[in-house]
Amino acid sequence: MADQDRFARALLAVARGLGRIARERARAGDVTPQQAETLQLIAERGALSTSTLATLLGIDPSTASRNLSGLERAGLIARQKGSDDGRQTDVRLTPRGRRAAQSVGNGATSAFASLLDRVPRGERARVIDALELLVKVLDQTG
Amino acid sequence: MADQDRFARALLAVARGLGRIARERARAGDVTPQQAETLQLIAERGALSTSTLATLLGIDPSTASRNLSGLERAGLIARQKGSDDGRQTDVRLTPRGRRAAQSVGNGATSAFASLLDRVPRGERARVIDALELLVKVLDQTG
DNA sequence: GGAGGCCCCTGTACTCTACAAGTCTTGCTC
DNA sequence: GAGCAAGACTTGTAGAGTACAGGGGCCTCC
Repeated sequence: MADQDRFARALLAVARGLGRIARERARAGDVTPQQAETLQLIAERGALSTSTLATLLGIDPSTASRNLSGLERAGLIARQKGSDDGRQTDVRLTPRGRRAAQSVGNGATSAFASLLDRVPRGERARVIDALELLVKVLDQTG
Repeated sequence: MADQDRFARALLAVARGLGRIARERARAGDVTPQQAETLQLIAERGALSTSTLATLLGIDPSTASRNLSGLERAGLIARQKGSDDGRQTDVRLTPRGRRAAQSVGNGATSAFASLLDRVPRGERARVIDALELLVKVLDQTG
């Protein structure tokens, strides 16, 4: 099979598997998958504008706005009119939001740890390196 | 950073990037992401029951049933009462469904090909091997 | 100071999802 | 064979996430 086909099949299967795990975790946890995603992104990048967030997540700005409304209602983020540019909205985590992001991160780490355990010890470094390279490539495309 | 953390972060980022690409493709194409997913799974595995499909996708059987209803309405799959077990439903692709699955597969391959192009030539085999290993691990968990 | 453009939010409609409850089928027990 | 528990599927209901269209506020450049 050509490399392109193997690559595409593998990526589709990975997406499927990761989606499945995300749904399992969502059923168990207290925040929705998209909320978790958004929280973690803000935690990583610090303050963001709505449109920047939308771009990073690959969603429509209107969708990002609505998602943020939910997080704001839950008291996990705070929105404030941008200080330099009044059109923008600065999004920041509240203390509760920071704790939630932390908890989400820990949950993800432990959920994925059992996966890593199944990777033969000698292969782990290679798998992680490959994934990080893939992330870099994915970010370039976005 | 510990391997577990690197692994978790990378997987989350990969999931995010793949989700973004899936949404871009959905906006362009004629079938929804979940329909594409379902079609491809049936194309890979042949005839399936509703609950098997649900398990493979990691979704609730009721959700799988509803998704199949949409595909049936679109004339892409056919449902038939199971011959051995009357409780089950055998799901098969129609000729149109087979063509649609093919087209979805080609679309995915070409969408991902540009990603693979950005991976340095010498790394490609390693990345693909790592992904295939990851798929195996993900399937074990499910 | 006006015009056009950008950022954000809201209205609307659709997909995907899960949980609960109901129907039909099977298989087991008596 | 009758009854009954368990399984597979579907439908009722509710909620999250998504995109496109449109409107209001703010910035920039002329």
